[in-house]
Amino acid sequence: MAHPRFDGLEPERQEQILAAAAREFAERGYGSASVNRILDSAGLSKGVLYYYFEDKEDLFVTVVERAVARLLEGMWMPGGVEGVERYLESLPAEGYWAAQRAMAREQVRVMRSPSWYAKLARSFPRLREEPGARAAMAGVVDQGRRLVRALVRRGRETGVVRRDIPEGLLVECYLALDEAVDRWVVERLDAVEEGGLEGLVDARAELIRDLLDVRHEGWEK
Amino acid sequence: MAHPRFDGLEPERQEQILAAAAREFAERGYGSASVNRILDSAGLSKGVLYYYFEDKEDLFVTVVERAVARLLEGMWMPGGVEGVERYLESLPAEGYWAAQRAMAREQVRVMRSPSWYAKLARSFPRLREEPGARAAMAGVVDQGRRLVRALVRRGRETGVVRRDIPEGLLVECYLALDEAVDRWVVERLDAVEEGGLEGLVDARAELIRDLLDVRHEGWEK
Amino acid sequence: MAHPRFDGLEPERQEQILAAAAREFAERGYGSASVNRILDSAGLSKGVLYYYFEDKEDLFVTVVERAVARLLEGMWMPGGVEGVERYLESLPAEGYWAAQRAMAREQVRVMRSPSWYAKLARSFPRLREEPGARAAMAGVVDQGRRLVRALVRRGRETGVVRRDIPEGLLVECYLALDEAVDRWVVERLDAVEEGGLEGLVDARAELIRDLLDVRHEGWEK
Amino acid sequence: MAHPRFDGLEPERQEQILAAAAREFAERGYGSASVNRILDSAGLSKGVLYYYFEDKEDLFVTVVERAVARLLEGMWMPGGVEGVERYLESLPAEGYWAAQRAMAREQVRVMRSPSWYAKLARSFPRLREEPGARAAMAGVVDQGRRLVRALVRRGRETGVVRRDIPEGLLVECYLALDEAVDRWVVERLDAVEEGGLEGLVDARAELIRDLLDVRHEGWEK
DNA sequence: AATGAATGAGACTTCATTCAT
DNA sequence: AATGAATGAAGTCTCATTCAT
Repeated sequence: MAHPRFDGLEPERQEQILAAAAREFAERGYGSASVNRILDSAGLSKGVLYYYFEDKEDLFVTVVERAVARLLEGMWMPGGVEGVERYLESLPAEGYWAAQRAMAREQVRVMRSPSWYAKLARSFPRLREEPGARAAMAGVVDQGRRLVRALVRRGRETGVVRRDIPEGLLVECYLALDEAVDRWVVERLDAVEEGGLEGLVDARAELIRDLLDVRHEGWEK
Repeated sequence: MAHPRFDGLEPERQEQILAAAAREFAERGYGSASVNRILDSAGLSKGVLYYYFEDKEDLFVTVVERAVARLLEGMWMPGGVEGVERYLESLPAEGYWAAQRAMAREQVRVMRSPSWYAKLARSFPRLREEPGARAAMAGVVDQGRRLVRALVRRGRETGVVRRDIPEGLLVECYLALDEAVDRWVVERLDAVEEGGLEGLVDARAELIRDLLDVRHEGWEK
Repeated sequence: MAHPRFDGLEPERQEQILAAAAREFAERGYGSASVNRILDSAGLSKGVLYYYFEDKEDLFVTVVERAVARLLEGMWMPGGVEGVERYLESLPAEGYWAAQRAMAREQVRVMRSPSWYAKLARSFPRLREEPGARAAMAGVVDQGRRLVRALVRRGRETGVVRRDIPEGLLVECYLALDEAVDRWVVERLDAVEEGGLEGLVDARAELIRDLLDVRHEGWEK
Repeated sequence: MAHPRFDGLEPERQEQILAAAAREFAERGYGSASVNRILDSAGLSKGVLYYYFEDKEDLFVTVVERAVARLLEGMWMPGGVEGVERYLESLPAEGYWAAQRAMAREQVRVMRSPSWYAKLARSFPRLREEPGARAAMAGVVDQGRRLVRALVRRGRETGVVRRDIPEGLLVECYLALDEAVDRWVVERLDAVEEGGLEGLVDARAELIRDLLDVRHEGWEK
């Protein structure tokens, strides 16, 4: 949302504000984040924020939106969500799981960065549930969900993904698993020897495949 | 924690306080919850709360602990976490997946209730991540983790659970999947026709099985 | 003041209350002392205090009065202030300074004790200045002042104390010096080797003598 | 300490705040002083104070520091404590007692003023003993002590001050006597006829001399 | 265009005291 | 005779936001 003025600001200044806000929101969540602390830590004057943003929520929305944009750029998906969606919709069966593995690697690579947007993104799951921030997060969450839904749908079209579970549920499970492995990996980033990381990342892709694979339908329960 | 006095209170009064606090914490999280609002909505005077509890955190810890206890009681597991753990450790191979299905049904049945503790429990995932509440939630989270770990370990001992993924990671995936399906189910509780719920619940048990099953090891990737 | 009931209480119980109150008042002063903390630390119920005392101030007055009584008893002056006053009024010239030295020793001996009343007494100078406690302390302060005034007056009658300074001022100086040396001595109590203490105590008597002595009148300024 | 912003404030506003705070602290001590009351009596809004000061203690420290500075300025000692100290260290023997008398006059003259800082200064002895304020007062108390120590030491170097009493003890006695006479004088300020005051002030200098004078060493005890 | 002083509601917590039992 | 649950005013401090400059 952010007042148009904000884009006219010097890029460094913008970055300063976005980074300070992202750090605070990531650490404390939306409700407990303090506008004052953001301003202090960014060395900004009290009024500047309300000159560029409507209010606390507007600042939050802006920071989240820009974080998402940065993440997609970082993953070489400058076409935005729409571009990625189009790509997914034409994924062939034979490359399906390999493509997923590649995407997982990209995602982990970007999320590992010490940038403010990666840090904020790691807090998305928490922020998504916060009352004051839910409205603001809805858009972001839906974007992610849309991508995964496209992925699952395409997998079913090409016959590599199971059909015995409702699509919506499969999507949620995908997201949950994604996030759980992510967190597990992130917590072990430092303890992992060089090269070991790739193994972990692939484990994630495998687990998701093990959940989605059509072959489950042949299992007797 | 809670001052012993609190237990001497009339049960209705206790319930009143716990329910009011649980509602506030569930809706706003820990940091943004207002002690004043809890007081108001429970019809209490400004000071009493501090007569029964050390401070806001103590109230929070108490509410969470009691919620967990109620949930276990509701699932006919009055032996507490230890009792459940012992039960899991002697689960035979042939009944393994059936037992899981039974437990999943119990869990969903309890979580569906409109009680304050069910409502609070549905917020556990969010609360677990909040800075101010993390310490207080650690115990609860660990309890859940311990149970799942026991379950996974027993499955491996009896040869029904895969060994190609680290135990810890498998545990986290279990918890994540559990929660995701839970949320999905809860959001559709009202829209589901009589009897359809059981199908959903079983879907959850199946998904978890589809993640853990040892047969994955035979799959070529 | 204290309600008559208080004296009917078991001595141990009385002591418990007095000691707890004295400790709190000594440490925090009157205004910042907390009735709640006193009750907690004495393990007493909330109501008991207001059953035996009118209010916080009444408790304070009582504790102070009893402390003074204990101190005088401790100095073998069971006749109370009146007894001591009578003794002072008949002090002969030749024994005047020796008597002072003896009294100083007594005083330090008693003030050194770890009892609640000694500890409280060491806080008298501070308490005396506190707005809320001033009225309550007036009596105590006046008692001390009366004794010193009697001492100074007797010294003048017998010709051993200077007359070039107003009596009132001399009394205040006496009290101030007394207290200063006391404090200085108390702070060094632990660091002083066995026997060294007496030297310090005598220094006090000497300093006071050096202030009061009539021989100053012969000094050219 | 005080936030730099405070110094940018209009002098009248600064004065208003300092005076209101000083009055409250002087009357009630540190612990019992109410920030709200200060705010009210200075006509300030609830939040401003925390815009200029870190917290209650910071306000207290600031008020005390500024009071000391004003006092020294009032005594024509704009060089601060260091300036005075240097002056004392070179005091010649023949002018020693006369200098003391002059200083005593200055001090009484300043302390008599109805200004907020004089009023606060008269409460220093009490504030110094208060638990919550002790840390904040330490600096001030030490400044005074340093000056007196320099004075005593110089007196000994030049042979006009007694050596039979430990320096530290002599310093404490000096301070105590100083304060006692001060208080005595202040209480009689109104009752004293024009011109009589000087006599009292000189009495103070004399008493201190009578305590410190080297001639005591010749007295038989 | 941009500041930063100022606001006042509301945060958590402690207080001395009362009163039904 | 004695309790301890309950009160509500007041404590210090932080909040998001406004507005004159």
